[in-house]
Amino acid sequence: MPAAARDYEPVAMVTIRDVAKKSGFSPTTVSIVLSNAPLARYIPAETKQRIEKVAKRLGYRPNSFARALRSRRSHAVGVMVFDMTDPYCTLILRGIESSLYQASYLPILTDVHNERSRFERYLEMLLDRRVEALIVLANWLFLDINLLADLEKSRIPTVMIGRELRAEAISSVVVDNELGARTALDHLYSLGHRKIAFIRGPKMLTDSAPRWKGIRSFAHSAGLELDAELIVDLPESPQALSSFEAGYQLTEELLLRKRPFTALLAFDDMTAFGAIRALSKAGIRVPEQCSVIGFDDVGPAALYTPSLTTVRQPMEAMGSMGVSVILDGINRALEKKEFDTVHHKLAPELVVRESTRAQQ
Amino acid sequence: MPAAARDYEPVAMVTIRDVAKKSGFSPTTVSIVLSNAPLARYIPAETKQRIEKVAKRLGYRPNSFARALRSRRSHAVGVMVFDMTDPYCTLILRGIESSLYQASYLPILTDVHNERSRFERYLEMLLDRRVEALIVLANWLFLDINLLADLEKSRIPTVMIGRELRAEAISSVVVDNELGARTALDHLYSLGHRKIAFIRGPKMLTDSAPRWKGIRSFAHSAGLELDAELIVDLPESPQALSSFEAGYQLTEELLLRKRPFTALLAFDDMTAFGAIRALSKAGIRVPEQCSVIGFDDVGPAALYTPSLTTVRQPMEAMGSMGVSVILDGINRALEKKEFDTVHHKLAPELVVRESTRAQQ
DNA sequence: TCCCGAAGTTCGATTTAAATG
DNA sequence: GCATTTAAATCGAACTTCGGG
Repeated sequence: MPAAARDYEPVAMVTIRDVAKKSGFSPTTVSIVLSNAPLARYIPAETKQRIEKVAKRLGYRPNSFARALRSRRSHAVGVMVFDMTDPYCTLILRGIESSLYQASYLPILTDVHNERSRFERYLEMLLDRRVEALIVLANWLFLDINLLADLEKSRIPTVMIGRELRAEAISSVVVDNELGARTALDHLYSLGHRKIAFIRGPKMLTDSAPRWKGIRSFAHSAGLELDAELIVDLPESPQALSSFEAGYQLTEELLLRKRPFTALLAFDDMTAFGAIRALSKAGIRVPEQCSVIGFDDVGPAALYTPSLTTVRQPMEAMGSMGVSVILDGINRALEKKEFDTVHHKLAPELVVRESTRAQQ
Repeated sequence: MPAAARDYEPVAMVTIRDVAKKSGFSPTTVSIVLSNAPLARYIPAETKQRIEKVAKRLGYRPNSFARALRSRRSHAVGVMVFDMTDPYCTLILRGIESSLYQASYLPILTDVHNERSRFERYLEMLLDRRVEALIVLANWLFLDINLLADLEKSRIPTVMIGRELRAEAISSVVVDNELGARTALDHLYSLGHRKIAFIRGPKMLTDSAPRWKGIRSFAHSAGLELDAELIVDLPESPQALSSFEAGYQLTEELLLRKRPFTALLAFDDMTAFGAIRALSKAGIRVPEQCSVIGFDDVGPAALYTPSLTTVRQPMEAMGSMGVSVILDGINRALEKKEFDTVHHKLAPELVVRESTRAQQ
């Protein structure tokens, strides 16, 4: 082989055999020591130290493929996001990442772009890589029964974050939507608002129903009347219109109805941003003339002018919770036990900022 | 249902040997056919078809570990982000993801949280996984010489996105900062603004100097005088203050100086958001009384009220370019050629929205 | 039976060298 | 020599089994 070609060959990888040779022990012993296998109990400290010293000196790094091939463990989990650009994802992703990091797992992140074909291809790629579990971060997507079936077929621990899923054989982590919506309305009500407009979520989103339920239950208990003229719905097809634009248009529509309102409760922060813009366009100042409250507490909410009062989803915690669910699943599976699906519902938190104010 | 059950008969993994047995050929032949190796030339179409049919029927999926172990290729690339929550990352990540997807590579995403220890640990983990290349997305971090040295030591194709890096032995993809800043000032100037305030970037960021250079060069060519009283700098330590908060405080400081200005050019969008809030607090309406322009065009810029005029970095394109750089590097390395470092500078684009307006 | 260490097999695919007609 | 196919070696670590003290 010519010298030039040989030159690139990066510092020939040092294997367990090299360590064995240099230390005078067999590959077996080296393996047992370095991977701290159960049998390592029997090996005297001096042997261990000698082997470890040699390993370090040679810069030995175990080959993860060989290890994975033999042990059937990848120490990787697949993370599927339906749309990276949705700010709803970022903090959840951070929560996932932090927890995986602590557990020494590596995330393989895939962005489905809301396309079925990508979903299928990525799922296949992830399973081919033998990810040990799947974390799916659903935000806007219309969750087709077929997608769920595909996920179930994977036969590995799977958790969905951000979408209620009681019935399915897949674990889930969601915020308590009903409580959150209740809290939001409670906030507006306590500030003295009585004429309140609502932008509801689309029916196809499983979050929509519980949020509306929370609103009705609070209204009922507080004796607040909900005016049908002040209630509008986000469109069913997320593709057609972002919730920002939809919020904008629906608010314009509300204004056209000439039914006065002093506060607006939006389905989520994006919708709220759209609403604020429409109000502002119409010369209505927020919060002086109209309070606006969102849901989620995405990153931009704090940066907005006025900063957005909203119901925070504990996104980092939801990400961490998702990880702990699949970690449990992995451990169960290792012990040959069935891993059963669990459903967690985390409490939201009201974040009062500048976009809401007392009604005189 | 019997039909459905047949769909995934494999509980035990089906290997190349199973396919060989069922098809009546040897594992060697099967491997050659299914991986479409050079030798496949000699294999008659009929044999190929038979093998492929059997493989499909059995649901054969090659074991990626075995393949990677033998071929020494992981088909994965490491992506390091210094702070996921920075909205600057999202679109770049999407660009990276899209391009990797097309090339059938999988990204392993790691979030360094601006911590050195995480950087080091993650770098080690990625190299242990034998990622074939590294894409580093630097945003705010103080790019220590040691980090760069660590990256160079990796000996695999590496590209840094978002940070100028001419001197180093690492490829880079950046926006043309000088041109961008020039364009921003040109915009304000064309609108009739003459008393313009500037919030500059910290010196430690390599972007700061070229941006300021662009501003000075435009000012010089247009005969615009820069008033030192209207120039402030973001703090050097990013940890202490987010650029949003810093933008807020620095704008308050500018206002205290009582030196009138009709426009403000912020170092980036986050700074601009902070500035708008400070102006708004002070009762100064944007853009009626003061125009504000940012830099980057992060996601929230379009959602803001008023929507933010800004200089867009072509972030998806930068991500894609980064991928194409490392893909080239990988191919060079496969051919045992040296891969040399390249430096790309992409053109920014002015995005005129509502936060700027002509000065009467 | 306990302790210490090693030989040999296995994981599943790729690849080299060689065997057929 | 040619087209076609394959046995056997290999990648690097982990595990099973075994032997001697």
